[in-house]
Amino acid sequence: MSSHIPIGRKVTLNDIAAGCGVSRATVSLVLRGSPLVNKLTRARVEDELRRQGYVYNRAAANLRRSTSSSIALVLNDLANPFFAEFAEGVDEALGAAGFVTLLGCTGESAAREQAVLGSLLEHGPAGIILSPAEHSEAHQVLAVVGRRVPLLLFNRELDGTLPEFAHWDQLMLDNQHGARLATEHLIARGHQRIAFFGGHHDSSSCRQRLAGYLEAMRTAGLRTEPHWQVECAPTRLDAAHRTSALFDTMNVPTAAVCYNDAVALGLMLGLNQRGLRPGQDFALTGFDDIAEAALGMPPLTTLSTAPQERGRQAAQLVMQRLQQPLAASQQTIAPVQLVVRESSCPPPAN
Amino acid sequence: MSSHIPIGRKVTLNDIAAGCGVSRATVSLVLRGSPLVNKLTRARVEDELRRQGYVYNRAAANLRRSTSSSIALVLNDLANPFFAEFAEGVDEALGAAGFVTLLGCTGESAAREQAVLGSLLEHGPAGIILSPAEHSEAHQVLAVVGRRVPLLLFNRELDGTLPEFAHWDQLMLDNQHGARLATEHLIARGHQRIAFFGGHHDSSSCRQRLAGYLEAMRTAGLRTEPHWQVECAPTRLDAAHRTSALFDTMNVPTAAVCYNDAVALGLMLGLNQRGLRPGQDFALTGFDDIAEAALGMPPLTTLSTAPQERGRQAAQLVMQRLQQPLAASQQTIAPVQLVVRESSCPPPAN
DNA sequence: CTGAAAGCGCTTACAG
DNA sequence: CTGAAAGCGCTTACAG
Repeated sequence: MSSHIPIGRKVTLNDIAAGCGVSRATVSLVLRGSPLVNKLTRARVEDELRRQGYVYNRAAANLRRSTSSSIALVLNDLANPFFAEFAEGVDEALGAAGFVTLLGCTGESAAREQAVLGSLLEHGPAGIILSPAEHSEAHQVLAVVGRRVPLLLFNRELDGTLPEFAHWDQLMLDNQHGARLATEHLIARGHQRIAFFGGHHDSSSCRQRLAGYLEAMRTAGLRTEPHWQVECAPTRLDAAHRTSALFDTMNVPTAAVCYNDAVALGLMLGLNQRGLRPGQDFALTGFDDIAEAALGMPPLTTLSTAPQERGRQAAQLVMQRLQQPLAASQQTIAPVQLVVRESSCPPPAN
Repeated sequence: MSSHIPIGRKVTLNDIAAGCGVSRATVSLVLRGSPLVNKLTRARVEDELRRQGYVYNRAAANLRRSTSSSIALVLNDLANPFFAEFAEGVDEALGAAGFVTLLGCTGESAAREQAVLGSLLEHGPAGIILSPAEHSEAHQVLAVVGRRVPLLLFNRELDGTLPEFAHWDQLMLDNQHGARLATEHLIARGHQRIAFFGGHHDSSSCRQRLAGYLEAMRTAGLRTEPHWQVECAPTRLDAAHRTSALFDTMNVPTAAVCYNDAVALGLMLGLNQRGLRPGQDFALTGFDDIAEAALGMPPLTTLSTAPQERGRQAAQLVMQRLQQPLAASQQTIAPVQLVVRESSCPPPAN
């Protein structure tokens, strides 16, 4: 077998065609599983493909066919388990459908988001899944993304969304409802002085959760104090630092609805540092149900958002949009579910 | 300004050229910043690019130039913060150098790893960063990846590595040294009965850490019991479940060197469930220094591997390899550093 | 059932 | 300083 495997460059359809005496076109048909080609020809070509170690050049095919086989995934922060699990779900569903994930991280910077989107777009993704950085503005995103490639907004809205952007699909969590459930749960346990802890109020998800909390308090006829609304970055560390804001005044709360699990876990740490036992001396709830929530000490009552499942869902939604580019834009609100664990104890009997 | 912005398809170099009365070649030169083109021509072209909202088609350029601007990143499990932080570091460094990250997750399955590598390769990455799934075999990986595209092995070795694969670069952690440091630290604190907890002994990183533990014990003249070596999946949950294996026999240990932080945090949970206070009744150490380690209760003594920094380093190493495809393969061992926190208490005075 | 030819969007010598 | 032409690796009507 005098082999003619080109070395120093990739093997192409030409090499295969030459290798078994057919035309490029025939090899292409074999690759694409066309029924037109003769069984024996097919077998000969397939042998040759294996023998030369041919690897399909999908970029070339995409260029010719004006198609794309990638989807861009743009996230703030993979170090946040919520996004990491989401990304895993996206990649899983995209991979199963033959798409590849183009990853980009923005680190919560709208400027980096612009740069990342611009760079990913040059690679011609069929669609984009974007979880916007804080302060990311609709017109900026539109300016760089344009209207050609479909975008799915996940988790947060953009600043200054205008009606003309209605063609962007959205996958959001039912933030307000979730926070209301958590608050109602604490109220049912007997708490009256309940704080809303963490997050920045200029993020839409935070505002929605805050609204759910306020709604539940109002409905139950409970007052809320301004100093019970403590803002902080949505990270464990900052939450731990800000814990004192809850206790440095009169009228100390007995419980807190936290913006998310990261913040709740940070608050637990802050409580411990003050000699308070979370789940015994102070009740709290999270949001997201990241893997650590169930394993906290104590386990954290929270709202399950099933981030990995949301990732799969997001992938389905963009792929669906590719089929129907002109259909009306879709706003999906993913349900959330209260998961009661030990952290949401009754108030201490003082 | 009678604009001729093509609608329904992307705008190409042709559109720009036609739009301002120059040739495609000139537009291309402008895009690539060539000094050859006249200032006024350049300005006219740049205006037109903006006006029509041109976006560069990097895939077409790559095809023509036989170059690539993507790197594949193949990981087990983004839900593990160690890998998530690593991925963030990789994407950051690649992005800064103008590469895009092609993501693929294997879920610790060698079969999925094959499929993922195959699919990513069709997109023509310039290089691959692979953290192998358990039981991933060298010859399998070679079969799908071939010798054309450079591969960087991160974190784990492949099964059955042969000398001919020596051309694959490696970035490993100093596992043995790290585990030895942790063990010596516990010994210095006064422990004599020390367990090695978690991980699967058929993963190279686990074997290396185990070796470091055994070395330190032997050097200190301490015995080790077989039942002090407890295997479990490298997850929090499984570690919590396996905790009892440490206590269900005679000669119970007073401390454990854990395979990694996830396992250590799981063990803390298991200890709590048995009424033992980690960091007071039982000492333990982790490995990785993921973000949660410092925020555990108690904070976890561990080995800092700086996963995000490792990610940047991995990106640098592949990009370096692209410059020098023929240079001898490089084995990089990243240093690890003991970070002492409260979890590694002295043994309880009984 | 198979081949010759055109073209996807770009780059790059080569003339002029 | 600018343009005409060839070609990267593939696909797809169109003939035969």
